[in-house]
Amino acid sequence: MPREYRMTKRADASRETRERIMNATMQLHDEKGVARTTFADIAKRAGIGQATLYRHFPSVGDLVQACGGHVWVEMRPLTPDNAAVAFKGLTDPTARLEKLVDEVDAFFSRGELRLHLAGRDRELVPELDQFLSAVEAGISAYVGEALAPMKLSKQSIAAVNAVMSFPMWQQLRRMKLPAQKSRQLTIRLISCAIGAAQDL
Amino acid sequence: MPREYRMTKRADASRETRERIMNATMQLHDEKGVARTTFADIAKRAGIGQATLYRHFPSVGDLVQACGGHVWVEMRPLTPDNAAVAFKGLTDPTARLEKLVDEVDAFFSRGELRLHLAGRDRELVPELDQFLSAVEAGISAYVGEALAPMKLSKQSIAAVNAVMSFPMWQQLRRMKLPAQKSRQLTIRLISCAIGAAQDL
DNA sequence: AATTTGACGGAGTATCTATTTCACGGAATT
DNA sequence: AATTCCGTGAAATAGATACTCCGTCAAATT
Repeated sequence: MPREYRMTKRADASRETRERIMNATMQLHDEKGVARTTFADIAKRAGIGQATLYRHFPSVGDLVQACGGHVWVEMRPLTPDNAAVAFKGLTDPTARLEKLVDEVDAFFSRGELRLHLAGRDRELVPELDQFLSAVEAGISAYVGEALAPMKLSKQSIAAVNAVMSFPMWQQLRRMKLPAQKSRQLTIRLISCAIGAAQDL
Repeated sequence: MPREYRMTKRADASRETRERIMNATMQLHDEKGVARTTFADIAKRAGIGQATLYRHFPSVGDLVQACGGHVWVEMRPLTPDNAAVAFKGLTDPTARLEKLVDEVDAFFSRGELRLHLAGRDRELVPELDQFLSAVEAGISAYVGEALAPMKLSKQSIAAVNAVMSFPMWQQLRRMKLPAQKSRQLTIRLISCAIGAAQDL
């Protein structure tokens, strides 16, 4: 008969190594990407044995998922449930567009490195793909919400989504425009995209 | 004193295994990406010993470079020296834009899989990066040539380059528009981009 | 025909990677 | 205090991967 075991003090220690693992993991993921980070790497960086690592996270997936939580918080992605409140009170279509661009740009800036690295390995690590799908869903929700009053065609919305995608953002960033000009360019590009896709 | 050795018949055999290696390599690169393809994989697929593989290609770089040549030919990328002739005789700016879109779209379609896979690993394999840089230089040359008569600002040209980038093409492709509509949308998007970036 | 050359591949070695085993020792419980 | 529990990490295992050595044999040369 197993004796009941509540574990108070030890839980703290365990939680602490768990956090050390996750810090080491995120550090390494940022340095060499997710797919190329090994268990041995992580254990060494965290200063623990590999068996300990396995006890806490039996598979890469578990690890990525756990880190995903942290990263999600740090990155503050746009979420569908925030979409509505973000645009509340903005009646002017242009103001909504500006708000959209600012929100998305701020988010991409926050997450630049990790979105880039995650994108590289999303086809190899299912959890990364989930993560990025969630991210994309959030952006899509913002786009939909921003454009809602305009009653646009499906195509127009899809076109705006394409322009507001992370790859496109990266591409525009390579132009190295000052923030204000970059903002303005993006806004114009979106306005254009709407019109361009409306009557196809 | 080394005896001189001209090698006629044997050269053929050697060249044939060399080609078998390159076929196997390109096959595997297409299946699992460049960075995740191993020497053992290639040797097994080519039906040869690993030592033979190393004799022909001492490093991954050599292999990638050699395959790059083949791929380059198969893909028929846009090259700076072809840019001028491609637009020769087209005086109407719109016609030039259409030509640009068609050429780039045809190229991206031809190279879709490999451009995608190469892009994933370009930071890990210097030769891939060179390859893609050359590809991008070609596209950029086409863009420059197409827009040359319009005397646009640097920014406008850069903006068009962003819209004509492979990542953006992939994004637009996800809309699954029929070819004609996709073409039209892209053309409009470019026209927009020009105006949008002109007076920043 | 005898001899030299060099491509070939089997069979290594060394390192890396994933995963498990196990004994230890401190914490939790009785 | 005695006993049970369980997190820990050193070390072992197994398989993958990079890279090399060397004997074989047909081709090339004399």
